[in-house]
Amino acid sequence: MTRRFRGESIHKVDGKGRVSIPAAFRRVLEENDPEWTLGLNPNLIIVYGGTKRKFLEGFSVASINEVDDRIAALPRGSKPRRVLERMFSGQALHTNIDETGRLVLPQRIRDKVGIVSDAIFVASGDTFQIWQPDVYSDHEAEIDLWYDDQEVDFDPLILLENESVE
Amino acid sequence: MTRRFRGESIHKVDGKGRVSIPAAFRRVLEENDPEWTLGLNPNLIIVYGGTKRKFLEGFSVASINEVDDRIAALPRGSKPRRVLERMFSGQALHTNIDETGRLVLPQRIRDKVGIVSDAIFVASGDTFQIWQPDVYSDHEAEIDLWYDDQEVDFDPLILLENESVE
DNA sequence: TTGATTTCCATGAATTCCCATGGCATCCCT
DNA sequence: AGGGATGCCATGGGAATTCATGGAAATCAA
Repeated sequence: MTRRFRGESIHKVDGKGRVSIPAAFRRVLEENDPEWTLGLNPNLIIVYGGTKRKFLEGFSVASINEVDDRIAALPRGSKPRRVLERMFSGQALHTNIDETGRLVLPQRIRDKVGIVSDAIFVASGDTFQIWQPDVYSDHEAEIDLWYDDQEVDFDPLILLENESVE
Repeated sequence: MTRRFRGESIHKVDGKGRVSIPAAFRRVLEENDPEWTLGLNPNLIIVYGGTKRKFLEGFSVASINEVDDRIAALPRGSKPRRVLERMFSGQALHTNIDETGRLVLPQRIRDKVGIVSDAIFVASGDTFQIWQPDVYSDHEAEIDLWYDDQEVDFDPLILLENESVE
């Protein structure tokens, strides 16, 4: 995996569902699309499934391939495999960035996560999330609350120490 | 691996059995039909066998070739081979998309899976399924139920972490 | 002939393409 | 340091296409 997404920013969503993708994210999508060459527009996959998820998840081609391969390795017909297949095949959209660096989010998908006129893009490793700003704030507040429960000098990196955190 | 099917959508089925194939699926079928060139209509194979299967399975030419090859590799006359040959040779329909992007599902096949006036197309890796909407909902209800048992911020990808989940 | 299957138009809605503008940040020249 | 000139970025608007569907005419098949 080459570069990862970093940062967060808000963008306008117009009536047709068009949104600019943060320029920095575009560079990552380009680098991770095997078919991309200068002048072309990179592909990306938007996963919108999960009844409880209130955000969309954006994958580069390389990232989604990795996920697909791992799903394919699960036993056919098993529950995990079915859950994942539905999520990453059925409830996903293969699309691409247009000339002006925008992505089009179909009405149905915007409705799913409540996006109307703005959307916030948040980096998350080799994936990024797209939220309706208010919903994201609420979500962040929850995380802050959790932080409040920690010691004053709590170092988040400690979470890397034991692999299985709850 | 070329491109996979992604997404799901509902389409009308008229009295003659005509249904539009999701535009995105058409692109994949075109790419995976070795005989296809711009201006032509891609071929596809509809597998309708399996008494218990409540859906039709659509294959691109490339995908069905791969299945055929694997079946051909099985010992002649063996049970698995006979079963598979029946399913993928006998109970399959080789057809193609028409000018307007539609596919015709013969009456007999529609009856088999209960399709009347609508059909939902669901991507599933390098194959896609066609269901009668209600039947599909029922089938999916099981997954949704399972979802309800998970944490609010449950990330399905965690299913890939430990290979043996039940 | 008669019902079924293909072809061939028709059309409104949705989606994509193309062009345009203002705002910044950067580079360069003097 | 000042002042463009340049170029990418974020957004808008409208034209041009593509989609999804319906219905009629033309072919078939038995």
